[in-house]
Amino acid sequence: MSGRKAQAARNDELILQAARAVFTAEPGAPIAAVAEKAGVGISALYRRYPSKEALLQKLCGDGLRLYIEVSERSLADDGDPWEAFAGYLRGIVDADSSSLTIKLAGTFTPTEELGKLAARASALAVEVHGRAVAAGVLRPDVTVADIALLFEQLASIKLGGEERASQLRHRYLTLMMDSMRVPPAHRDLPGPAPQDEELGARWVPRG
Amino acid sequence: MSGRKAQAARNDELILQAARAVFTAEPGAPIAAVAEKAGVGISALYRRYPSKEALLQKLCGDGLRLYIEVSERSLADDGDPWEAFAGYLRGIVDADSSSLTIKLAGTFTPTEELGKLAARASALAVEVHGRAVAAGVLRPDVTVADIALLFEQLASIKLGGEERASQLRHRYLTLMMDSMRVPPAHRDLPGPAPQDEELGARWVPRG
DNA sequence: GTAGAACGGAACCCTACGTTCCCTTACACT
DNA sequence: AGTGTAAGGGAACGTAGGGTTCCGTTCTAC
Repeated sequence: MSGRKAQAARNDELILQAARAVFTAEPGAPIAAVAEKAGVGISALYRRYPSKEALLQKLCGDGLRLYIEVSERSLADDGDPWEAFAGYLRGIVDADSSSLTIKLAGTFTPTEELGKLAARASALAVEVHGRAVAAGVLRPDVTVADIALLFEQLASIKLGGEERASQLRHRYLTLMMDSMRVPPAHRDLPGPAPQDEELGARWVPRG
Repeated sequence: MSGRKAQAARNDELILQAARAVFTAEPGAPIAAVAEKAGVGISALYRRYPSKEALLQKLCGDGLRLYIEVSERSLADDGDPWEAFAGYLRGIVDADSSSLTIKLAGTFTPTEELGKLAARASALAVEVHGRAVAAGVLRPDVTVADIALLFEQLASIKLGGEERASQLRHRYLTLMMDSMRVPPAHRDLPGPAPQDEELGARWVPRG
């Protein structure tokens, strides 16, 4: 495989990465922004996906599959119950799962396949949660649905670049874990707290 | 004061309330949505504010003044240090301060007056935070900026109606407080956890 | 009865964005 | 070399959304 074919295969990946980055940052972003970020023209997108909606469905499906994978990995973990649960939490946050599923899901008509994936993901979440509670490492008044909303809150953090945002998400995930874990305790928070300049940046109009 | 004048005065208030409700729920909402929610025509808006931007600046200023008021009330509280701090947190969450300031601030060019209000609000936040740390009721590795970001995360919760969203914000604020307070402990979470139907609703396209 | 403030809402205009189309490029095969 | 074809770039098109303006109407005050 060489030349043109190779470029096409490379673009497949470039476009998906760009789309993931752009739409997780801004679910309503124009499709031209994806093309620009990927460094390709509009037609390179339309050659692969018949419409914007199709691209979003692809991203959403990938996000769900990633979610499922992380959950299954946690369930397969036979070590310390809290670490298995914490790994799950960290994995979902890293996958930016909420951004890729719920945020996007509201912007297009759902597919049957997506429905099935979502059902499976949901069932796995219940199982992961149930295990943690049963093992006595997670306070029982925090439900599965609570965890889902916590993920959404973490996904709402948008500060600085992608890297910095991820760092901060883990900082606050750690903080939240301090309030969920049995027994209760304070652990060190990772990553530096936000600085004044970082917060001040939000007062200037976006653009 | 009667008749037309009375209606005008009533509309002043109606429009502000509607604008607050609409723009906190959706910072990019069209101005027509505000008019509709207020039950008035477009021209009733434009009689009072020369542009959408002017209305947003007004809302932002009001939000900052509310923030300042809540902060000052907390500083004036001479009772239990933790309760003073907790009252501050609950007050800011109730005021939906993040939605009215930071979310909106990114959508227009800031005023000098807004800058001064923001500076004052920021100084007060430092003071409230400093007091809590000095009193030994707040873990010291949680900074003022951390608190600001926690407010933003809580503001991102949008589920069901206004009422329900507020209830859930307090639920997760309580959870967060469990991880901030010295000494660490788990307290009862207020409000029912999200139900499956509530979460499922986000998979249908908005509209 | 009339002047004028306050309104409602249609009309206007412009921007943004999804999609299409046409032309160019580069590789494969003869 | 020459040509058919897949792949890409990006301008052009059509449309929808939304901020602003404008005109006709209503209601109050005098």
